[in-house]
Amino acid sequence: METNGKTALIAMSGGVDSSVAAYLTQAAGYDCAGATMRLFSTEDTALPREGSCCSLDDVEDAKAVARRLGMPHYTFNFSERFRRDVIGRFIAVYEAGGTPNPCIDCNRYLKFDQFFLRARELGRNYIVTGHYVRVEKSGERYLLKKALDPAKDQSYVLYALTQEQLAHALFPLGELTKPQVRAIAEEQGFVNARKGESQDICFVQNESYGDFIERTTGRSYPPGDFVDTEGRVLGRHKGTIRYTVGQRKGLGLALPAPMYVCRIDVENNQVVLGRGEALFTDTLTAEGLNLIACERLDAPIRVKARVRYRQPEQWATAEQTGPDTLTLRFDEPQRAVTKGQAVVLYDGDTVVGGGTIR
RNA sequence: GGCCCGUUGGUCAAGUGGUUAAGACACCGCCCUUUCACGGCGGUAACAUGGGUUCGAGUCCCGUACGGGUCA
Repeated sequence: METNGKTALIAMSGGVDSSVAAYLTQAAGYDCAGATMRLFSTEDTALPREGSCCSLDDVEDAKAVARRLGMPHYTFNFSERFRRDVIGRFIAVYEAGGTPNPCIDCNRYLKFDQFFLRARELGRNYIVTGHYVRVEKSGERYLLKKALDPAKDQSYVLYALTQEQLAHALFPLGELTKPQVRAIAEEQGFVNARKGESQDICFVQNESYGDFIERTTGRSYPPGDFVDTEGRVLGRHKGTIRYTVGQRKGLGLALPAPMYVCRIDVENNQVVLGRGEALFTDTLTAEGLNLIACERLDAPIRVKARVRYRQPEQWATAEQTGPDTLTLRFDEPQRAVTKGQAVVLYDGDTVVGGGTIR
C-alpha cells in the first residue's frame, strides 16, 4: 500500500484512449492496476462486434496493454448492475416516450460507482478513465472542465459526477488531442493503437433498438398512427419505442416535404410529425439535476447549454426550481429538445451541472 | 355502352416539343459520433403500351390496357 496515496485503478476498455490513460498514469508515478468491466453477457446480445466501447473481445486488448505496462489486470463482472441500471433505464425511458442516453448512465452507475467502489476495496485511491475532460480544484470544489481539444470533449457525458467521484478521478487525456494519444499508443507499441473510435450502443448489436427492447422485455409495442400537428392521420408507425424527437429518416412515408418527429404520445400511441420549424422550443425543464460548480443556483444564471452530445452550445438562462429541477430559457429557440436526453450547462470551459430533460 | 380525365423511379410528385427527366420519402454507401437523432457527401432507380406527326416527343395525334368520373 502506497503511503502517499498515489494508487490508481484504470478502467481499461481495451481501446486506445484508456490504454494511453493507463500509461500516462503510471508515468506520472502512480502505482497502477488495470481493470475491465464485463457489462453484459454474450447470450444477451448477438455476436460481439468491433466499434463499441466495451465489446468482450476488447478484454484481451486491455490485458495485453496491462501486461506490456507491467501492471496487474482484473476483470469485473458488472453485468447484473449494468442490466438493472443501464439497460433497465434505457428500456424504461423508451417506453415512456423518451430517448435515453445510456452512456451517461453507464458512467454514473458503473464506471464511477461500481468500479469506483471496487477500486476502494482494492485499496486504490483514484480511478482513471480515458475520457477527454479535465478536473480542477477551485477552493473546496472540484470542477469538471472541457477537454482542451474541443473536438474530443466528453464533459457532456460526465455531468452527473459528484464531488466525491471527481475528487478521486483522474483524466490524463484532458489536455491531449486524439492524434497525440494515438502517437503515444504507437510509441508504446500498444496493439490497439489504430483501433477505430467507439460508437453505437455497446449492448445492442446487429439488431435495432426496438427489436432489442422487444426481445429483452418480451413485450410488444403496437403500431399506431403517424399524425400531423392538427391530428390528421399520415400513416402507420411501428411502435412508439422506435422513434425519437427530431428524427427524419426511417418513417417510411412519402410526403411532399421532409417531416420530422415532433412528439411521441405514448398514451394515444401516436407519433406526431411536423415540418422542421415545428421542432423548435425555447424553454425546457430538467430533473435529476446535478450541480458540480456550486451547491445550488441561488439566482438565475447565464449559461451555455447543450441538449445533446456533440451539439453546439447555446446561450440560455438557467433557474433552479427545486432540489433537483431547473428550467432553462434559451435566447434562441432550439431544435428537437428531447425528453430523456441530458441538458448540460457550461460556464466557459466549466461544467456547471446538468440534468435530464423532461 | 357513349363521353371526359388520368397513367413519370419502391412511394408521393415536378415537368405543356429540344432538360444530364426536378424534388421529397424510402433504400444503399461514406463522413460525423462513446446515446438516440440531426446534418454533410455520394449512389441505385421512372416517362403504361403499340403506332403516327416532327429535324426532334414524357410533352401533339390515333389505337390498346388499366384506373377514375359522368350520362337519358
